[in-house]
Amino acid sequence: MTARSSRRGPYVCGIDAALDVVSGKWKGLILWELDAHHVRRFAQLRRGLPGVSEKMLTQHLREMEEDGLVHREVFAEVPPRVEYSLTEHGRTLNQALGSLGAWGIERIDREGSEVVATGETSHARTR
Amino acid sequence: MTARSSRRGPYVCGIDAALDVVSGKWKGLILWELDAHHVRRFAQLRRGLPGVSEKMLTQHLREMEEDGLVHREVFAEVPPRVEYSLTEHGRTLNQALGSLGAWGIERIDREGSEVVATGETSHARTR
DNA sequence: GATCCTCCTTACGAAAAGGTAAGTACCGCA
DNA sequence: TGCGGTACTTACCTTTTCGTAAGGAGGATC
Repeated sequence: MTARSSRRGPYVCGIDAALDVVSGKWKGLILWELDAHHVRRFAQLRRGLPGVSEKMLTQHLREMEEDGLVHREVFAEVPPRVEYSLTEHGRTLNQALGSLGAWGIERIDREGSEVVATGETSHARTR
Repeated sequence: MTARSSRRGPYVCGIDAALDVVSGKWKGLILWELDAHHVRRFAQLRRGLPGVSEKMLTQHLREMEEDGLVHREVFAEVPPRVEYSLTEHGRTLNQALGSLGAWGIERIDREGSEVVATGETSHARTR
């Protein structure tokens, strides 16, 4: 049983509610990866998020599933196979994050912050 | 000297960079308040964010000033007067948060989460 | 002379978030 | 027989964030 106590509080406005769902060290990236690849398995996501631990990845995925952002499909095979993809809400959230991402890129350019290379995730940055 | 150690890390993408700047319990609301009122004094902001402590408010305001989102103007008077407003970057960030806010409102409607009444902040929710 | 007002700062502690490492269960491969 | 690959879970610890309470400077008010 993961914590999950303080979230879903009464929200003051929509931004509050949206930030609640995407705040978490890797959630933005998970959204990004799933949007880019449509369907990903656990180990693929893991490789796409350099530095994430298995614990954090499962924890975030579970929370995002609870929040109705990702769809989790388990195949009863051996070895086990689990596929993750975005739900409709996840996709619309990603669209809503589009302009925010553009702002962030401007911010990075503005102050010359480095961007870490991710190896696999070297696809188009603008969207 | 506040902590401020882990932020501004190398970012993986724009969303990462933008979320870094708005994550914090009250930052979204501060942006909202300053956008709605243009100029606010410390105590006014405090009243507009029910439940915030003075410590958190100053801490967040300082971080947002460092991040170039808010402008802080001190008037050499007694009793002291300090006015906060959004910078150009703060305003564009707020615009970028617009679609995210709309998504959040849909989410609130979808699952019937309550919205806490703020008293003063009862102006138009759509923008 | 005590208290209120402003906008903070500091110290302390609790809670939440995140990291590390190990264990689980089943199978294929060598 | 032992190792690797799948997708996790669990326990434990550190780091970060947030909350509470107190103090402070300097003038105005009672």
